[in-house]
Amino acid sequence: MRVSAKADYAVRAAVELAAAGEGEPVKGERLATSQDIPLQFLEHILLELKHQGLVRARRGAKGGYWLARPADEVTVADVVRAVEGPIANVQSMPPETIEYAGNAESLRDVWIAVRANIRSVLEEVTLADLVAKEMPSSVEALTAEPDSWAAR
Amino acid sequence: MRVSAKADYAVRAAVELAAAGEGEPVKGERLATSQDIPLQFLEHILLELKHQGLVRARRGAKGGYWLARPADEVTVADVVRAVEGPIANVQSMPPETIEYAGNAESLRDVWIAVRANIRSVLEEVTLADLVAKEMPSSVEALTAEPDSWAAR
DNA sequence: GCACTCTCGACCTGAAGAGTCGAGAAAGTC
DNA sequence: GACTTTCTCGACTCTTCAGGTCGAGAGTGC
Repeated sequence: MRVSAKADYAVRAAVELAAAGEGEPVKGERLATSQDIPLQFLEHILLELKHQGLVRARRGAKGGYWLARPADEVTVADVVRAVEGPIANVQSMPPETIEYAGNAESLRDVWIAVRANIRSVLEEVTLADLVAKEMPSSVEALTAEPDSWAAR
Repeated sequence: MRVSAKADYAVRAAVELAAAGEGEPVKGERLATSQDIPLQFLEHILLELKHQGLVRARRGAKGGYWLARPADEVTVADVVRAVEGPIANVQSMPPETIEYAGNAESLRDVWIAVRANIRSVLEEVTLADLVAKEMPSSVEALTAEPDSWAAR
């Protein structure tokens, strides 16, 4: 139930690329400094994003990275999945494949519901939303609840 | 974004205790075999649950474990928190304490929304619900969606 | 006293998370 | 064509943690 540094970095870098828009490619170093991410580590992450087809890159002078798709067609879920694989696992297995014995049978439904609820946020929010700082209304409704901000 | 073996085991053991009801204490070994959990590992988990006040225990013949509270007053969230600590962290920090720079500012709201949505499931379902195999309607609605079952 | 069962610290092993390093390959510039 | 810039990518480190095992001890009931 935790978001890794890698996933966090990946989304932040992707948002930065989204903000840069269509113009010139953005250099790795600029991404690293503007989001305060270790450069070498970030390069690995960007490479993964490239391999997953989310990002494109060019080397050399005038080189850099840019988004492969328009920012409003890339969701946070896409970015997280690109670097972390499936978004919600139990014991490294997708919840729908797990068989529980006897009394615990319904536990699977709980994990399924949790996963569905995580998806409903991450698959709704796009990089464009983040740049614009305007969340979809379903997400906005959640952050508007004061209770959501309480540590627990 | 993954549930550890420990958390999974803890919930399953707790459900088993809930199913056993008020009568005699349940032995560790019986919990281990009925839910197929390594006994020694399970004992550590039960100890943690005891330290968190969720479970009580007695040693010796006729010894065993039982729930400290009625099964309908213990939620899955309670059990998970007892063994894993806070339920949704980013880079090991609670999301509300994170400061993002510039373009990524709104990312915090996304993590907050995700956490709220996870809670809304785990804090609703009680051990009694699991034993009865009847989920609260809000959770039932989620598992009823075929899309929730799709691997992704 | 004895069998039973929880208590709990010590230990182990492998994998994963979070980086770092350094050589190389493509792209542009002069 | 040399040179610089910037991505590419495998190899390596270092620490932590997940997941589990062992064994001695301490409380309980008979």
